[in-house]
Amino acid sequence: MVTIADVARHAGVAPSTVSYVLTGKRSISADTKSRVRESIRTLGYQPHVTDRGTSSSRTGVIGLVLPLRAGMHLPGMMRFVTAAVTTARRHDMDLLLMTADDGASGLRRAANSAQVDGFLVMDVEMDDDRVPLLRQLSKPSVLIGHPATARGLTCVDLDFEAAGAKCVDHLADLGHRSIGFLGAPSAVYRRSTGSAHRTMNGFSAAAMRRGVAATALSVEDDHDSVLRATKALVRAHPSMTALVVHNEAALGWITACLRASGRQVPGDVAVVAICPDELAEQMSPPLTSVRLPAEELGRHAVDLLAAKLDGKQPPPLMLLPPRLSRRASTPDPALVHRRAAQSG
Amino acid sequence: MVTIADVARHAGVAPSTVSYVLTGKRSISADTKSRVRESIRTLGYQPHVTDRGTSSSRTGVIGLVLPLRAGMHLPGMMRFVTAAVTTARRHDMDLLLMTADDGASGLRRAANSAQVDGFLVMDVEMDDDRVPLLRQLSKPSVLIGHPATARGLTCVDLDFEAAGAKCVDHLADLGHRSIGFLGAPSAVYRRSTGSAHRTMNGFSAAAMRRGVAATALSVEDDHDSVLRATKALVRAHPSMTALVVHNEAALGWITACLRASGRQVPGDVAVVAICPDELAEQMSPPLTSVRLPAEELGRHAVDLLAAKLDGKQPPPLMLLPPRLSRRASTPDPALVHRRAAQSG
DNA sequence: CTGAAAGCGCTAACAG
DNA sequence: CTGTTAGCGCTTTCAG
Repeated sequence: MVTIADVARHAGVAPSTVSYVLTGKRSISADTKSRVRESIRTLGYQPHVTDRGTSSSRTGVIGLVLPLRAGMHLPGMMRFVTAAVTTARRHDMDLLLMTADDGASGLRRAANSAQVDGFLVMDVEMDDDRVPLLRQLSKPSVLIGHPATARGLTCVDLDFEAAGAKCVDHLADLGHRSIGFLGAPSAVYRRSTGSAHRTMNGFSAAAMRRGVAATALSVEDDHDSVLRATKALVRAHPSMTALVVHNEAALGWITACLRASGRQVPGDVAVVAICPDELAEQMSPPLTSVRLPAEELGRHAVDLLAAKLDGKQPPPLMLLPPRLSRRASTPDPALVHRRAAQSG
Repeated sequence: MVTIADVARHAGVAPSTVSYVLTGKRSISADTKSRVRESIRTLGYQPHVTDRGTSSSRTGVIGLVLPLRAGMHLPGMMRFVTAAVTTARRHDMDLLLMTADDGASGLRRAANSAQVDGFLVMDVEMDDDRVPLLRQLSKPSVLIGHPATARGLTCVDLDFEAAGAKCVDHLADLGHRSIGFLGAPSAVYRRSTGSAHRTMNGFSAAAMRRGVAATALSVEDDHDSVLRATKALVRAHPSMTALVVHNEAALGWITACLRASGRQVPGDVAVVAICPDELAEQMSPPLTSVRLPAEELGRHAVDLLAAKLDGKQPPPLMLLPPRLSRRASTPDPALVHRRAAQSG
């Protein structure tokens, strides 16, 4: 193993000089600098990152705290992760995986053991028990998702309120006057999951603003519940012509269940989903959707953390604007009328 | 920050003693041991992992080299990754992510910088250019997938030959005498991807052994190619009653394309896929499949690496036996005949 | 602008 | 069984 001392000897300078060339923490004459660089190259020196004089200095490693709960959207997570590693490498950093079920103790372990310079915490909820700890920790962190109060933290998230609103606006623009909302299982709302609550709030507020009738229902993750929910919705609101779905499990069944309730998609009922793009594309008919921007979140999260590590103070909350991709499930009104005329 | 020296002082022993209590590398009297433990607890000591006396000693970190190529099966990778982190934690280790596009240089960087104790290398191919490097590296590694020659390495992989054979056996047992095989795009075979070649070899050998007619075709990743392939297959082998598909992209289209070629699934043609379970379940009809065991691979890979780090010498190649899950696409012959009779 | 030297927290001989 | 001591590779004072 070639050490900094070997380089120093080879270049005819002191070890500390080599160190300074590496870190750039003090000015070195162009001459010595190039001589040292040369020696580094010819000897094939690689800094022994693990041991940087211990006390000060960074490790170049970011802890990525993954949620391992069941029912996570695996492809979405993987997208986030790969975007995060790629971005981290651009900042000359690496990612250390940590499971969320290590929970608070795992965070503390990693923080104190000086393994990492900071944390990326995925899937943060409204009143996440890791949040108080993160505030105390001396290491900076960036949360994906945001708790009830983001004070003193840095968070990135999709703007779920705007997402809910965007769905309504899209549908209202198409002329729909009565819109339903199928949300997550009630347990998710009880857990006070940020994305679920915020989306529904955004949906309701936008419905008020646009003066359209709105009915929201929480729905469980099984086929029967979805069927019951759609039937109830159709019975209670016969005039309902559009549905916003924020429940990935329900997506696969929704078209069939609506049909079983006497409604065709998109002929009788237009559907907008809030879900990963690929999921929306797989449905038949493909669903208009507001996408969950995994890659952007990963990129921004790492960039924000890197900024913090450089002593900058990014804003506490970065909300990504929702983007809606229009697909077959929300056709133009003219088209719908023609179809309706054809079929009835 | 509370150091080992603080603990030593508090417990009235030498720093080294504390160190030995921690590592268990020499026997300590029960008395001192408990006294030290007590001090550790009350002072809230956490080992400063980053700096373990530099020279010897492990970092407790495993490098996980991910392939970031397009077209990877994201949910499967995520399954592998989560199984790997979980298992790693059981060995008191963490996982450091590395992208494969860092390639050989990335491996070298991580190895020399002493960031990691060893590597997990995903998605290894027959003649992978990282393999020679891995042999040279002083750090141990475990490969997922296996190169042409596994000498001097440790590999875990699904036994793809057995998988191909298992498909044939299942179909032959059901009475099928003429079986087709739809493989990966030809580019994949040219790249000499292990799983593709081995599966096909297993398929062909088993077909010989069972005395059934077999025809294999490579097929590109688009709808048109799949359609052309099925049509060609049906025309050339009108008596073909079963199909093995080892191509994830093709799966979604296969049923429709067979129908377009005048064959119903499973009435006229039974189908077995080699793919992640969840994919097979999503198809309609759900496909009988040999699963890609992401979790098992993750678990075994980490266990093997941990064993190597403990100085053990695991066998160079661990092949997981294929498991076939039967679904609607390979019904009993009796049922098929009844259906065939019904429909024509 | 550069060198010498003193640690950093921990481990591993070396001595009892 | 335990304490003393000498490093590990690198950073960072402190002196030029």
